[in-house]
Amino acid sequence: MTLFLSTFTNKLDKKGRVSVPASFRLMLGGQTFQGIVGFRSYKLPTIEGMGIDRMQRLSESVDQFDVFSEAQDDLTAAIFADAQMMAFDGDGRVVVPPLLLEHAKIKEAVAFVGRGATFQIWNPALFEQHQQEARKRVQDTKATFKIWGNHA
Amino acid sequence: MTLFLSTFTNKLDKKGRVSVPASFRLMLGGQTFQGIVGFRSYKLPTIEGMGIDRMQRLSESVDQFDVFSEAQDDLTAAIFADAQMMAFDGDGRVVVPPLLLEHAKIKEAVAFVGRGATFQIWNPALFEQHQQEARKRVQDTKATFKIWGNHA
DNA sequence: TTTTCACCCATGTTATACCATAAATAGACT
DNA sequence: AGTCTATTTATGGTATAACATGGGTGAAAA
Repeated sequence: MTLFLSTFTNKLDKKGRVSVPASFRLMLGGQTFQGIVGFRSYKLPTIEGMGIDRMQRLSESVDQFDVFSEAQDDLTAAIFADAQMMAFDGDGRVVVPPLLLEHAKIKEAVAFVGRGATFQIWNPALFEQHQQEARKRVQDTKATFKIWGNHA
Repeated sequence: MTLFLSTFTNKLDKKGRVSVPASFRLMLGGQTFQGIVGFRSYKLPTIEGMGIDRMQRLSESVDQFDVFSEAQDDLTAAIFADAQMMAFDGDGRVVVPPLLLEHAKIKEAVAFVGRGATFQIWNPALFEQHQQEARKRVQDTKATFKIWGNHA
């Protein structure tokens, strides 16, 4: 089971390292690549993060577009070409490349934000703001949805 | 089977711990994460509570929206980013993080309110009030609904 | 040679696993 | 029916281990 929950804020040290929250690491335990994969969100000033397994599924999902179509080319460029692999060190930390840090405007504090099957990496202040707006939109639109699966 | 029934009121100690009602714990017995998951209701001053299994199904259900869409982003921000995992200690207690306590205006008494597949965590006084209003609305609208499944 | 990066060890803080007590419930035996 | 006992549940406190964070060292790359 892979389920990223909650929001954790950690510090970026001088070497550009940051601890990945222990609970996130636990979720990625069984995967082939011991680390995380991140790429620049094309809608928000944040880094989309996930395990290598979900990147694999994302790759398969892109096949719903015609091969060599413009849509397929654009999507793969934005996602796979842009993606960075960040391996854990012995203590569960990763080095975040400058390209990603700049896009998310991250200076010293780093917020790991759980989003279910994936997570995001934010500048904490920017996320705080985004979070409030999102909650407000959900409230205003009275968003609801049906839950799937067997009624366990 | 997971079915949360009735209302139980317990005390919050100085460390922010509270006993989860035994009958609720029983329902969560078989789940992979031994504890509860809670997030701020975006409609009411209460904490939405459930087991990790239901969160997992919630995550799968949210995938019915396009990935990276605004609707998906808002919902996951309000639910998964906000969620807190609260593990049982050896005696079936959990610590409730300050963020959640503030939202639900909980000081010392904590009401666990069964809602079928999920439950809520209330300030007992506020719940009493909300309960009366809810019952009144049901009376006025004479709400009815159809039951699903085999007639066990 | 210089720089970068992976790996290793040290430390303070905080959370959580553990232990002890008290209250309440249920059961058994008189 | 009443009382005693055993078991479950709730509550309070303490010690230990996990985690985040900082620094250092050697190997590989530029």
